[in-house]
Amino acid sequence: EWGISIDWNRELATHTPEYYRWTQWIFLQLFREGLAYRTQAPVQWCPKDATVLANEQVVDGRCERCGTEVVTRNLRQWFFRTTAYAEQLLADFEKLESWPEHVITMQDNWIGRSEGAEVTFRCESADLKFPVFTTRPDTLFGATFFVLAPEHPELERLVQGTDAEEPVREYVNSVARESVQSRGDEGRPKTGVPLGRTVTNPVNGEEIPMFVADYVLMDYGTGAVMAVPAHDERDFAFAEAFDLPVRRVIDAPETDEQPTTLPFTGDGPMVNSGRFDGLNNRDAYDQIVGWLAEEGRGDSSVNFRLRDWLVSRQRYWGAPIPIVYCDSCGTVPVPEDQLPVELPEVEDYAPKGKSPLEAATDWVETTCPECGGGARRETDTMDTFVDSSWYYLRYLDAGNSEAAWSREAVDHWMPVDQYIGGVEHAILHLLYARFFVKALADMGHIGVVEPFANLFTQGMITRDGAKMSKSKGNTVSPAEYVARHGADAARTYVCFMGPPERGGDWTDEGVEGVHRFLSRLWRVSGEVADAAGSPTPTAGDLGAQASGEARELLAKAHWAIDKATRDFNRGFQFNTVIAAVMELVNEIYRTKDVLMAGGDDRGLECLSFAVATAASLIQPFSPHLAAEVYEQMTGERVWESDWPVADPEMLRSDTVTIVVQVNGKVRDRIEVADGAEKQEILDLARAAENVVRHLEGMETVKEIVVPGKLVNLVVKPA
RNA sequence: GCCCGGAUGGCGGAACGGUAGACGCAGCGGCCUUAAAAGCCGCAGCCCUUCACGGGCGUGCGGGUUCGAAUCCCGCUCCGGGUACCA
Repeated sequence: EWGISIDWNRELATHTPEYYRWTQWIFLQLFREGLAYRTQAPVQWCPKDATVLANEQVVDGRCERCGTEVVTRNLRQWFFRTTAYAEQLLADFEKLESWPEHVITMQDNWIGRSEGAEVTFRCESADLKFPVFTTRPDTLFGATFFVLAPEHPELERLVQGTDAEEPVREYVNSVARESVQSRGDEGRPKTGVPLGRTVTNPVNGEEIPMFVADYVLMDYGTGAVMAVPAHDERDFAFAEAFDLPVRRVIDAPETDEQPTTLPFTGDGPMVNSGRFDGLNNRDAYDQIVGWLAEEGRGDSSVNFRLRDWLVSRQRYWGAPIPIVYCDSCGTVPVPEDQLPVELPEVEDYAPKGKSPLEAATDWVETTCPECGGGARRETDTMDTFVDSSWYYLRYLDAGNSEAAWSREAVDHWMPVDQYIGGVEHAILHLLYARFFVKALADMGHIGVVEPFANLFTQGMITRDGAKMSKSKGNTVSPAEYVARHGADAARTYVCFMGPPERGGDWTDEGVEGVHRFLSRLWRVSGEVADAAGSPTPTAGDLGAQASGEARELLAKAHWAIDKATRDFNRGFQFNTVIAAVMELVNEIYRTKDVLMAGGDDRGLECLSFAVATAASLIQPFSPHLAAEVYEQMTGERVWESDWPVADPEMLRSDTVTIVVQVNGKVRDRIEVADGAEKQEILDLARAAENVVRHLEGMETVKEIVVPGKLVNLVVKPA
């Protein structure tokens, strides 16, 4: 009774073993390819949910699910190597047929590709090399100090047994206690501690002092930066705070009249840079990189902001990671024929800082598939975004118990022609799904590299201007409206609210208005059916025979067909389609009494045709009503009938209204025969009553005639 | 800060260089009715003038291009979204 068609043969639920068996299978494929790996790393931890999170699930330093501020922890976790596909994820945007530009932009920014160079600085006293990534190798001569992230692995070795050991340890600890959010505050004062060591600047042999500071992040680049205070905001702020030298190496361009203040991040001629002095910094960039490469001290390099996807979760719900740890064999994948690794029963599902699965000791303790000795299962589960990263592939072959999908089904159906969802998935689900498809394609399991050819991001339906939520008590239940006004009215209203990408605010009056419109159609259908006696399919060439009101109504019906057809082909702007049908129904009401009373049976046929047309056009939104009305009019089933086609003859009319402007202002309207000569139109235009008034005492400078549309007379005082 | 969007009546929105405000909601008036509901018909951007005809102003602000701009260009304002010590 909702008018929704669903193929229940393809039903799936990602939490069932029948489904997650294949999620685990995919994990094993990724593991085999080195695309799933386990490592110790600083990760984002939500204290409330007591689990780690992926980068994409941290929003403004807070947990995407519960809003709690996340903290950093150093843990051994499983990752998917999304960064292996960074370049391809960017390159394949061009393979997409139609994705909203802003979604592509968001992914583009998230992946964050930057070109630059990797340059190695040496610390002679500790015999260590420190590569840095920089987008500004042209400023190398301006490096006056060197900074490591507090999490940098070599930090300990650098300060051990030195005077700096104690202050550095204290600093690192204090940074570790800070929330990810407060550390990210850009305006906060720069802090750090000197290491009492120096590194050698490879371009000029200069010894520059080393620091540890929290403005350097371990998870971008190499966790170390060369600091060029004259040409970088952050380095400048640090240099000011610690009274470090600032050396300008790029002058203001000659065209700049005002002397630039430091830090200066623009382009200009090089200074204080040895043999590169005088060159434009853009040219120097290439030369310096080339020179470093020759000397073996650096090379051009590309860096991404994108991080690998942390998929371990310390939650109960999720597919268990199909791995066992054996003392003698190490990390062992569960053999595919032993899948699924089913979730064990546990009493306590609550988050507790470690996986709830650990409580199921019988399940944890297992035997190693390789040596048969004692082993322990991995107790973390996978992020549920893993499940949703491939469900569209499972839909193709949902009942398959032999494989995740058959290659045949994938080749037949993929990619998804039209994918619809909210923008909130722009860099979560949509990025993960793209990664999955690329990885699976490279392994030969599927033949497409992009999952979704066309993407449409719909807006949100709000209530009283606010996002619906149970806590606010402003939710709208479709069932309630379906019960009150019917599924037809509820659906038609949603489509009539406005462009779907923008969303809209739900109002009861709006639904009632649409209900009123549908009732009007239904009522007139009954009237026409009574008048006609029996339903009759349209016969003969109505257009050639009808005249007067009947012909006008017929013309309106064909106009509506044309308008609806064009608008449907334009995308998802259903509101204008519905508006066109409303116009047609209004015209039916305007003419119906004359046409039914006239005794002219062509008139009644035209009326019947118009009503049937309205039913056809509204069918996508109101299938039930459309079916009833259409059958009353024609005796046929609307869902078996073809989409109506507008008769081009009926889209033309004998006369057209032409707007007459004088100096661009509308002054009158004239009726002229369709296809009238330009001179004839001009003569009529000049003769129009209100135009005459405005031409008085004027001489014509120019005459613009747009056939079928308007005339513009450009005049000036004579 | 940077990158995207957006701004049109009381409201949701139409109009993708050519009649601004289609269609609908809310509003007002009329008809029908003993009455109400429902329904039907009509009015409706703002201002001036009017019996009427008419006129001026109007698509966030300021410029520009054009015979003609909500629409194209330049410069802003405000709102929404994304992202951010990313080297």
